[in-house]
Amino acid sequence: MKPTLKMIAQALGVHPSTVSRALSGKPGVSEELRSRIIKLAQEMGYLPDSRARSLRQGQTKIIGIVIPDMGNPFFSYAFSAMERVLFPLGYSFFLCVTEEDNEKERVLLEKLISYKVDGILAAPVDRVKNTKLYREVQKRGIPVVFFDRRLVTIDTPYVVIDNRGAVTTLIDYLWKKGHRTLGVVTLHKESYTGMERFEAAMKRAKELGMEIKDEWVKDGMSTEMGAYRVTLDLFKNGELPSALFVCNNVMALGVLKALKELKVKIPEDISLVTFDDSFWNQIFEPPITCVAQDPEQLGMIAATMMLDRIRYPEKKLSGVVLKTHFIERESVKDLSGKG
Amino acid sequence: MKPTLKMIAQALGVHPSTVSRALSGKPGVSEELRSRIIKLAQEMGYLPDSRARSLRQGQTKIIGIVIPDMGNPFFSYAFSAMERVLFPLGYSFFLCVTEEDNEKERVLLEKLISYKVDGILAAPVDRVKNTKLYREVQKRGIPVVFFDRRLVTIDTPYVVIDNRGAVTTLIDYLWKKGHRTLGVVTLHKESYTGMERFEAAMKRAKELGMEIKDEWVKDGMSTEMGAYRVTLDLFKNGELPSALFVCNNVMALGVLKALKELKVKIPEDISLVTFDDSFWNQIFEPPITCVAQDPEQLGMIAATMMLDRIRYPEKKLSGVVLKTHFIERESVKDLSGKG
DNA sequence: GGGATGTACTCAATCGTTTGCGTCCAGACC
DNA sequence: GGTCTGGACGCAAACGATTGAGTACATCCC
Repeated sequence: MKPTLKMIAQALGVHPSTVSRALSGKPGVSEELRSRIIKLAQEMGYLPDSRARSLRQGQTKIIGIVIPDMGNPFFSYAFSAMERVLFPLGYSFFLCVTEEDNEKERVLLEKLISYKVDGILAAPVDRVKNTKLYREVQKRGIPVVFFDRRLVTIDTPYVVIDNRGAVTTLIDYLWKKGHRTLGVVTLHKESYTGMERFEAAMKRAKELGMEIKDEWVKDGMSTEMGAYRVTLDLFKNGELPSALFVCNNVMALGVLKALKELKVKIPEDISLVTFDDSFWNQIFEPPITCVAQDPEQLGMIAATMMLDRIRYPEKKLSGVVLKTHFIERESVKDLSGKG
Repeated sequence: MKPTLKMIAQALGVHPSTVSRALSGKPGVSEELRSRIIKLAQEMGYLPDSRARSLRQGQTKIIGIVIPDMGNPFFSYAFSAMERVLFPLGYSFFLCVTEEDNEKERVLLEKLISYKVDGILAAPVDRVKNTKLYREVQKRGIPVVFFDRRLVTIDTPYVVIDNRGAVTTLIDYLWKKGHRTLGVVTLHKESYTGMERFEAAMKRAKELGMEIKDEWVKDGMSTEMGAYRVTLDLFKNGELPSALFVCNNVMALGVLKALKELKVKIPEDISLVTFDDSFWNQIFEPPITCVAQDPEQLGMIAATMMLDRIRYPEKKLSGVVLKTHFIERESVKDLSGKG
């Protein structure tokens, strides 16, 4: 039924430890017996119990992945890249979706501790809130690498993108095109990325003298539907900005849907720039100007750093900041008159 | 460092078994001692070792999820729905991405066996190939529920959609609109959904007398890029069908990108219908006519069936086939002359 | 023949829980 | 006082693997 070492051992009249050594290629077993053991194990469909093995060996070959949202292809791609690095080395994955909920993140991390994962790759919900929790994880000797988002209070390797630089590029571009008023559809402001992108936009706009009225700043909740709703809201007001900055890819979909329903034309009636370049950005009419980041690169680097952390726990690793690239398309109207 | 039952027990001068009973709310511990134990466990940050516990108790509270592709939001949403059902009951998730690779599926399933998951929710790669493997899983007492795709050779509960019905609806619609020639961008033909959708299209077209030339049938490999490439290919030929049926949502993106680059107008130059309704279908210009399935419903039902299987292993469960609904939008030109 | 060397294998502890059973002791009852 | 009951706790055996230490035996060399 569920073959164990002991069963194989009994069948051959040897000791379980011999079977173990035979199957894991360790010395101390005659070649003749070894091959008989291997053959029988095959026939019986023996697969070792990873729990028992890891209990003894002290490593599970499981990596915990903590992401805020499953619906965002950004995280899917990041995960795929991690998997591409770690799977060939024998790792499996515990997937934890926090849904931007600090409490759920706590429960999930406690599970990861309970199951004794070998490492945690996390895009944490809040930029500070679960500090104690992540410290606890580290105290238990589980390496943590942050990706996309990080806890600013925790000293552990991370790989994020240059959110501020990217946003500054976008705002400067809008400014150059003659835009003097701006609306923003934000992510959860408590998240690292949400905060960085929003603050950078506010800061740069202020420096340039570009106006961002409070009622033009809308919390899109990082989702299609959230962005859709607040965009409809935005257009209920009389006065409107000349351009809109949408803080991620899935919210862009929501905004586009709302604009379509409202029969607002891009870029004639309003200009649009977004963070992230998803496949749909280029096929939408007009194609959307944006700053692109590469989730696969992000995931690959994060996974590699994790391996390093596992293999050389003592080695100090610094954080990595990836540059984005700006992609000019056709969603911004030129108001500068120099066009 | 990593508090165990034994450490708590020693600190209080009691036996580990008493601590275990105290913490898991079992009788046989005085209230006074129990509260002291709980307090100390809290302070020490004790979290039980799930491996050891499950080794003893015979259940891991882990569910294995097997999906072919991470990049497809369909599976993301299905997973989210499953999570919504199972997480509150204390389950965690092992995520396995097969990438349409039978061999990888084998490795992954063996891991799931090794880690002794309590159940497996799978959208298998091939409709027959890993039959032996899935049987092996079942023989080991691990319940399996198929979703979206199934192994036709295995008798276990499944929840799929009515692919044939949906495709027939689409083809009939095209026929009614006067289309007499059709191209198809297919999924992996060996997968359950790939086979069902393709065969249904061929069958219905034949019944109606609609022409599908071999060179109009292109394998899109279930991905954006695959569909993008074969669409470019398609248009290298002289003769073209009047309509195109794209077998899933992400391939639709690839097709749209190719058509855009080729400056082929929809529906003027070619008509388009797709399987799946993703967010972008409605905001694209023109919005895309399609058959929609609800991945969340699919995931929810599959997860619920899994719970049933776990709780009542003897109970016979039958398969579930979900109906799709047809959404008429503006991507099909009316050639019927009846306007 | 005796001592050294090495090979092939067994023994038993261990990882951290859970849990059936045994023991001890206090209190109740006749 | 003796017996019975039951609560509170300890003991030890599991679960299924791994692994250091120990044993038995053949071989080799002088």
